Order: sequence, then C-alpha cells, then structure tokens
Amino acid sequence: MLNERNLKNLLYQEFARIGKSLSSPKRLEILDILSQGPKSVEALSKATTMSVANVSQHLQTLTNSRLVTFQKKGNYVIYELADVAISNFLTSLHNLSEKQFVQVQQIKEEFLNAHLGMDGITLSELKERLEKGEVVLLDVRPKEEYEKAHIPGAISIPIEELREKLSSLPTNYDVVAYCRGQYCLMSVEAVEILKNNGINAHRLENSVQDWHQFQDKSTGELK
Amino acid sequence: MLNERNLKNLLYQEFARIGKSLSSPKRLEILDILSQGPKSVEALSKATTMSVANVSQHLQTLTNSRLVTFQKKGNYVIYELADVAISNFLTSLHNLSEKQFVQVQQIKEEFLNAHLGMDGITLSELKERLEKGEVVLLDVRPKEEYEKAHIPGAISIPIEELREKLSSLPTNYDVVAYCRGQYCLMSVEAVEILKNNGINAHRLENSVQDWHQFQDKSTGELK
DNA sequence: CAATTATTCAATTAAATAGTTGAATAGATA
DNA sequence: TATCTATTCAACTATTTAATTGAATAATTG
Repeated sequence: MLNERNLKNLLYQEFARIGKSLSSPKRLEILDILSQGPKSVEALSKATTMSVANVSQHLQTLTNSRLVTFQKKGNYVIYELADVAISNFLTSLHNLSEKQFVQVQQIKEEFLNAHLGMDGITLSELKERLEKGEVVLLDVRPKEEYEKAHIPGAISIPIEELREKLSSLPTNYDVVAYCRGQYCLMSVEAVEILKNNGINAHRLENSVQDWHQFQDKSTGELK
Repeated sequence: MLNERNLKNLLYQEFARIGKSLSSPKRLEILDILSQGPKSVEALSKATTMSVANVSQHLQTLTNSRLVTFQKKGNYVIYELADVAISNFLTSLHNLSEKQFVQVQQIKEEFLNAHLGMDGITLSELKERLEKGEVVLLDVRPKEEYEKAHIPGAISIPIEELREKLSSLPTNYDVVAYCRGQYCLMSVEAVEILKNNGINAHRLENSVQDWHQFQDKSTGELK
C-alpha cells in the first residue's frame, strides 16, 4: 500500500542513505581526502592509516550512497567524489559542526599550532598586500574548482602538483595559499611545502565565498 | 598523545556526530517537521506516527548533537531547531539526495500525485501573473524566514496560522503558496487547506533562492 | 491531595555496523 | 605461464543502534 506515510518513509529512507554515509568519522575523512582529487584505494589507506580492506569496504558504502564513483585504471581502482556539490556539502557540514561544537574550533587550533609557523593572514591584510603587489596568491584546490570561481588575482596550482611546479613560483615574493576554508587542509600542506623550499608562505583560512562576502561588506560600507 | 593522527580522529569524530544524527530516517523526519517551527514531543509523535518514548529518545540524540534545543513550557517540552543554518543544511541534503538518486524524484512525484489537484505553477508563470495582479503570493514559512528574505510581493502567513487567517485572504484571487523548495511540504498542506476553503490555489515548488537565480538569469538575457 | 497528562528513564531485544583476518580475483609484469 | 600487486570478498567478532515496554517524574487540573 502506498499511502502518504509510506511515501514519507521511503523519502526519508533515501535521504538517510546519505546521512548514514556521513555517520562514520573514517568515511568523512575519506570523503575529505577525495575532495582534493581522485585517489586509489591504497593511497586512501595510507593517508588514513586504515587497512586496505577496511577502506575498500567504506568505499563500497560510499559508492552505494552515490557519493563517490570509481574507474579501473589497470591494476588500480581510482575513486573520486561523484559530484562537486558533495565537496560543498562537506564544507557546510564542517561549518555547521563548528557552529554547534566549541571543541571543533579548539581541535582545529591545536592542529594549526602543531604545524609550526603556520602564519595566517586576514582578508584585509591580503587585499592590502595584493594591491601593493607584494604577494602571490595561490589557489591550491583542484583545477575545476579554480575555474569555476577563484579570488581575483589568484593563480592555480593544485596541491597535487605543487612540488613539481615550485620552480614556476617567484622566490622574491611572499606566497599566500588558500583552498576551501577553515577545515580545508590543502593550504596547510601547501604552506609547509613552500616553507620547506625557502619560500615565505602564509595561509589564508578563508574561502572564495568568504572573500565575496568580505568584498560586499567593504563596498557596502563605502556607500 | 596528541599527534596529527589523533587530532584528525578527534576532528572527524566531531563532524560525525552530526552525520550520525542524520543517519536515521526518523530523525530526519523529526528535523524536517521542526524546521516548520517549534513542536512538543507529543505533536512530533503524532506527525511521525512514532511512539512518544521513541520520539523522546531521538530528540535526545538530536539534542546531544546540538541540532535541536528545547524549553519547558508547563507540562510540555517544546523542541526547536538549534539554528536556522540547520534548516538550510537539510535543504541541501534533500537536493544532494535528489541529485544522486532518481528514485527520490520519483517518490516526490508520487507524493504530489497522491495530493489530488496539486497544480504547480512555474516561476515564469508566476512572474507574469504577479505583474498582471492576478494572484496573491503566499509565503507559508515561519515568520523569521520570511523576514530574512522572501519573494518580492509575497505576504507572510506561516502554515501554522493559515487556518485562522483564511478570512484575511481575498476569495476573488488565485493564491500561490510557496515555502523552501521541492521537498518542503508546507506549501502542499497550504494548497490543500486553501482548496478545501474554496480558494483556488497553486503550489510553487521553488524557493526564494531559486527565484533569485531565475531573476539573475532573465535579466542576464536582457543584456 | 488524588488523578491526569506529558515526558523521560531503564531494561530488553533484534538488527545493523565497524573492523579484522585470510582467501579469492583480476590485471600487470617478468 | 608463474608471479606479483591492488583490490575485493566472505566470515567472524565486538559494538552500536533502533524500537518496545513498563515504570518513574514532574507539572497541571479538578
């Protein structure tokens, strides 16, 4: 019988398929890593310090809830997020989580402190230094995201390619790296790589969206 | 020991607290109902056809993950969403889910078919008829959401108050009801109430955001 | 103050889930 | 063809979870 109650049950069951996928910390970490770009099972296993079999199992539940897709490349199976929308959704989960739990904020700060010398930079500092031509702004997200939208003046070097392309960066400028926002760790990694190679680097913890809001606000004030 | 791995584990555990809350169809339904406004345990129990004890238990997990808050009102305990951001987050979950699963779309359509005579109206039809002054546009979301943003020309009557305020509506105009978008059922209920009271009503399945996008696109075309 | 009402608590059961282990596949290489 | 490698499968254990039941609270009403 397909009455209203049953229809609702069906609908919420479908919604919950995604929720179930997001209910395991390990799966959330896998999704986060995949939001940096496609990865093999083995690579995910290393990055998360989980057994290969376990990662494989998690990837199957993620495949079932259509959050990831895969394709075989020779011996390897390469997984990736099924849609860019998923990356945005994860970001909003992070933000919501921070809003509800003070400890999330604290953990993040401890994490940044652990990465010594992770100097941040604010949006207004960035704007000022960009206008003076003092800094190079580096977008380390996957190319597609950069192409969709980026902070004006930014150049794109996805984190995966940063090590190879270091030479294309000027050494006499400071570099400011950014990615998707506070809980996006690609910019943290980027700053570390840059510093290890003698380039003075800062992390911008804001996202493209934050930048737009900042612009709207400051032009709004001028009126 | 608080090394990088442990920090990551902690962080993803926190994120997963919210995910866990979203992993049960029943809890998602409770959240959806609460996004229409504050409700007592009993009211939620009736609306979901779950036992009171069961609803109470779910509400406790939701309280623990900070998605809902409550306050005692005499004999009753009134629960509500902890933040407006949660309502938006749920909407994006619905949209993501529809994107990933064709069946979600199908279930929705069966649901609308089950509500006989649920005539929809498109954004461009609405615009035309609004300009001609043929229709009254009715926003049935909670007052706060209307105040934050609404489709220009819309009047606000939250679904909870619709029955009492029916008399304030003109009977010689068609009414178009809208709420948060496709999976928001308040507008469905509104159209039913209106029709039952001899008012010719249509449902707009778009959200305020959809309307903005529609405006941007149509003004864009004029350039 | 006894009865009523709304909610929560505590204990139980059945089902679902996460992680481990070792074997099975399937593609690549030698 | 034999061997190696990346991944998946299947079986199992330990936990966690959802829902039910009946009792316990706590505010309200007569």
